[in-house]
Amino acid sequence: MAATLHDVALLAKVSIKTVSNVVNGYPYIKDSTKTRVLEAIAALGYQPNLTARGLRLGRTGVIGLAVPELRLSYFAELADAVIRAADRHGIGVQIEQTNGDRDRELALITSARRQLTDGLIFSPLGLGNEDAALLAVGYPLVLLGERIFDAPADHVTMRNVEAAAAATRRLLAAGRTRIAVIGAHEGEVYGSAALRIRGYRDALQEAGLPVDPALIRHSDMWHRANGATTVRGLLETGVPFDAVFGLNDTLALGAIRALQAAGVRVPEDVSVVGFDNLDESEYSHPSLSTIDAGRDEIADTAVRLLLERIAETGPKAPTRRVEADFRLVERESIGPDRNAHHPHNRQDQPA
Amino acid sequence: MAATLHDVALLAKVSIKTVSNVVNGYPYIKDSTKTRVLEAIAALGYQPNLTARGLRLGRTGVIGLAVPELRLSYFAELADAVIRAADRHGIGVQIEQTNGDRDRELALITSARRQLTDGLIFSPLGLGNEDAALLAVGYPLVLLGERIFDAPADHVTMRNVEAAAAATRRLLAAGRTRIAVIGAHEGEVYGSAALRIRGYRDALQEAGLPVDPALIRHSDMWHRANGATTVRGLLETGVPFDAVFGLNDTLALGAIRALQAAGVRVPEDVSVVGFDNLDESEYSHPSLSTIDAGRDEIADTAVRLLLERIAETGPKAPTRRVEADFRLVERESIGPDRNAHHPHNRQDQPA
DNA sequence: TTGTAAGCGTTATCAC
DNA sequence: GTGATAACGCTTACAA
Repeated sequence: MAATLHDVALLAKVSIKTVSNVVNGYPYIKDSTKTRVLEAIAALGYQPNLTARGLRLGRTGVIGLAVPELRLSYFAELADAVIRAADRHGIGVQIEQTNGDRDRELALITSARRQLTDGLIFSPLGLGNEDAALLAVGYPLVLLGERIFDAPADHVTMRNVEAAAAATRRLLAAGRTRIAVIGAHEGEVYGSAALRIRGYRDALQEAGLPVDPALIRHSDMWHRANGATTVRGLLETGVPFDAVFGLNDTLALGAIRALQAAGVRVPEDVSVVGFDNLDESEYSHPSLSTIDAGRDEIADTAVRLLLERIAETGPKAPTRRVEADFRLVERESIGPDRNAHHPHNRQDQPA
Repeated sequence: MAATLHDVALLAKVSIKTVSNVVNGYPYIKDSTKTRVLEAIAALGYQPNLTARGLRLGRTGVIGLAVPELRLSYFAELADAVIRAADRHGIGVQIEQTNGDRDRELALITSARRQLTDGLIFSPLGLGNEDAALLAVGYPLVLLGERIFDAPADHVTMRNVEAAAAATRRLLAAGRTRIAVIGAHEGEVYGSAALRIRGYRDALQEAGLPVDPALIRHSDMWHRANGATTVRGLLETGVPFDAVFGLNDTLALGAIRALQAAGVRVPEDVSVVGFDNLDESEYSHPSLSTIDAGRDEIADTAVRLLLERIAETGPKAPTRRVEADFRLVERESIGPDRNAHHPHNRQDQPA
């Protein structure tokens, strides 16, 4: 059906090699033949068969991206950024969803489908640091997130501890001292939850404030419903609090919802801050203060590192680790900064 | 590096064909040879090279999905559902983002990257019905959405008119008579916006109410910010209204935000209803009433139709058109149904 | 029941 | 500058 190099060669009355040379921009071709070939290509609507090229070259021009699930806004926005970055390099992206399930994650990294991609950007959720050795796979791999540190793979991560400390410090600057955290993961040492809580503790200690375990609320899932439920639970305990730090925006948005439903005003009674800077956080009511942990930079970097690995021919460079920059995005939900001498400097004030 | 059929054959002391037979489950193989081959496969960690298989078979086991952008929640949730559906068939999904740009959409359908996929599920936004002929592509194609009707391709769509009429009728049942619509597209005849507005008009006429053009507000983009801006514009005109029908949930959520910021109570002063039933709509404040237009069913059906086309060998079946079912999801933002005799029948009441 | 060999559409090595 | 021709790893007639 589709025209092949062979068909073009026949029509242009040259060899198949010459057509290939033209297609691949080989410089030493007589202008007249080149023109003839180009005409034949146009006439037949020839397009190179990428599968055949992939077989020959050992590269397909497609990378894989494995995330827990796209319905989680963070991963949708991450995938969006990865696809854009890859597209700038002329590379396609095949997406896998793991549901954060360890078995699925394990199956995925050795799946035959990996053969159709030149490398994988992988954001694990079920695997942990103890699984690091399993990630010594035979193809280029870039890890995202905080679940695994010691793997023999490049790693792009965010400054969880520092960013969480910055968020907490800003709550303290708003005059809050009883800051609840929602979304903690029981017994976790690494992982986003644990690291962000470490930053929270750091900031409290730095301010000479105690860390009240009653204010650290668990929630395995980080969906909106969990944020709401967790805050309702907190309200029921009667433990006083004047701020909520949602370990991600989705939790924080759920928290705002539950607070308002309970007649608690945000930020007058309780300040709220999240983490991730989702698109929608700018449009919640009140708009959500949050940490922009560098999602787009992470996507760009992950794609760049992966493509570098794929292009690598000789000895492998040592594995690299990159931390993206973060910034605090101040919006309505946090309340004024009492230490601020220049309130007009505040960012991201919605109209 | 990776083991091939050849390596396995060597180790098992059989021909390459026999190994292939084992791998593909060919039944007539002596048990002893089969065991030997299986052992060799395990010993070498052999995995079939899917690129080579794809070249030989003309099928890659991957389908493409082209959507405007994943950061739009609707498309993230759609992509999630498509990936799940494809995965149930052992098929991978490569995602392309068009940004709703006509040129990108055009480039995409003829891109060489199509060669790497067995077919495409395409949700156009820039192309219109006048481009239908361009969709006579040489590979299996399933269209989504309302932009193109006359294309020579299978088509999975939602019942926009009927669903929008149902939403409008429910607003009327809440005692609303001045129902604003936000998200209209100037001059559009087909397309989701036009169809949903047609449903809106139908319901009003059915109720003997006039259609006030001043209540139909345009917004090309359907982001949250547009919903907010459009409602602010409406408030500024001073035109009275007691309900807002957002042509999608994102617009409706932005609208709620703008109404609240202006001191308008939802649903006491103004009822709001959206369209799409995003995950997050259940957790807004107030929770958003909306239309579930059958997103998951659409994904499942699209994948099924596409795989049927891919499997097609002989003459092509005529193009098919499928409309997914819809349902009205009643939540807080709409206010009570004055006609309802059985209020306890209302669905989806959040806790 | 198993083996041989052709060929899918490329790219790459060499001659010419 | 250009042309044969051999892989890449697989499936599949056709033989044996």
